[in-house]
Amino acid sequence: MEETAVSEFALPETLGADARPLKASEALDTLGRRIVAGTYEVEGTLPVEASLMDDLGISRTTLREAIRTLVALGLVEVRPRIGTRVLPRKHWNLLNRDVLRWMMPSEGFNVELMGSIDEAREVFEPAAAAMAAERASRSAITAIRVAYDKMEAAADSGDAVAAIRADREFHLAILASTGNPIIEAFDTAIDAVLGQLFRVAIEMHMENFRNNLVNHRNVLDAIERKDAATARQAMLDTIWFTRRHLERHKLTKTFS
Amino acid sequence: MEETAVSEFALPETLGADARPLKASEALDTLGRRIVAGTYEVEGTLPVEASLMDDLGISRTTLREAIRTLVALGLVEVRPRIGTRVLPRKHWNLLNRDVLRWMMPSEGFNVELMGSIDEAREVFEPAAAAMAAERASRSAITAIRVAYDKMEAAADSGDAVAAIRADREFHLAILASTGNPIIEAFDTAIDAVLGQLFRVAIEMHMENFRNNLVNHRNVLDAIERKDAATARQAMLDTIWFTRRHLERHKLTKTFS
DNA sequence: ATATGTATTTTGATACGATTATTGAATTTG
DNA sequence: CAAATTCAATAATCGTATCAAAATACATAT
Repeated sequence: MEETAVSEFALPETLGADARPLKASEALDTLGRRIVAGTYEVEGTLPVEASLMDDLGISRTTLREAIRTLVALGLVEVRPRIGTRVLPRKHWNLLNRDVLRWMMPSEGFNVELMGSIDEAREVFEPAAAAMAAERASRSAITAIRVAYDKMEAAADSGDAVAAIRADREFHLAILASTGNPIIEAFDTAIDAVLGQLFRVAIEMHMENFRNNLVNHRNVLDAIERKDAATARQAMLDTIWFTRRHLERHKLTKTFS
Repeated sequence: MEETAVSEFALPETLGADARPLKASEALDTLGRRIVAGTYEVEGTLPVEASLMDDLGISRTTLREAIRTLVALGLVEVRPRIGTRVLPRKHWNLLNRDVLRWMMPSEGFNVELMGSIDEAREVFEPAAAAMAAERASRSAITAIRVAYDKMEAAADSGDAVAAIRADREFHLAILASTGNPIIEAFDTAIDAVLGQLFRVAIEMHMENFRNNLVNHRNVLDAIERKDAATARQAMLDTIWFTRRHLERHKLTKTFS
């Protein structure tokens, strides 16, 4: 099964079930990765069904299910007599876990994409923190505090995996406290960023993680006393810190 | 073909091809609408395949393709021996056109959802305007100006359909000018809002549309002279105006 | 130019076997 | 005898193979 230590915490329990009954999700993964990699060029068409069936070693039903998924994710459009056409990037559903995963190279960063995600986080997360300060329920605030406590515990014990996991939980708890489902749709982007941290920056993350703790703490405090403006600014500081960290990392390694 | 006047501009040319020869997309629509309507309760399971095949009058192949799409949209999770389980709202991909459409009642508004979308627009559209001011290409700026000119022309001619269409084009052109694909992914939210305007507020839209023109103009001007701060504020004014408009509308009609 | 035919491709249907995971009974074990 | 374990029956999805039908780009003919 080749379940290495790395893949074990790639995207921890993002969903209730790992949802792995799909044997042919491999086919989906293959096609998705080929598309984002440009193996089938944009505006061009995929091979015909029969050809793909042979290539992937699957039946037509299985293939068509995979393609239906690609359609739902906005990667392709399929029309009779034309075939399956790769849509321009503009239509891709970038807030989908799978699409985001396909776009991240197995080694190194997708620098451009990560930069876009960080920039988007600077837009959404401070606003989310402000919303949370204004109207988070008591239980929602508790969830944030619990996540923060886990961050502190991880900082003390030096457990990098637990640290990133708690970090993710903290940011997702704030998103969930906004009560705005559109804003919450952003959780995928956070998963993508922290999933990358899992892969490439574990060792160097701890020092930055400890230094960034106080910013997270300021967010939590501001939300607890319902101070929206401070929560917004503290979250901005938090993300700026992470961004500087990633940029420093970019200087020390080469990326594809 | 039964292309009534209403459906003609429901979501105008959202994609290159209307691409709706799909007979079984009806089944998808039916299932999707049932799920968001709560016909199948959250955490509960859908009827078994054989039952749904009979119910919808489709074959298993077609049904499974529809369900595969629902999985991709985060509405359901399907596991062997268990069945197809409806996932909690949190997992639904609300930035997908179909999901958003299913959540809008055929009459009236989904007030809560529209409010969330408006709030989200207040977050990302001013930021998008600022990004556009900072780094929009010349051709991108031209696209924005073209859209604005269409808005003025529509205001002069009094063509409400053209007005909303140009309005949509204006906002989408700004999103596209950010160069940030994550931000661009929120174009669906804009479509959702303006799609609703098409349905319920055409007649009263023109006066507000004319009054809001100057705000759009301010956004365009600021982007053209690369004044990010002003562009951000002008866009905020623009959205505030629309929001006030919708809230006033809510007071005059009842919604489900 | 317009209309029509045709080949190609996707679309839809059906039957059958394989896989997966729950359930509960049978068996073993303490 | 009670509790835990093993194991088989079962019910659902998963996957394959093959068929007929519909849609449409393209070439051809009128």
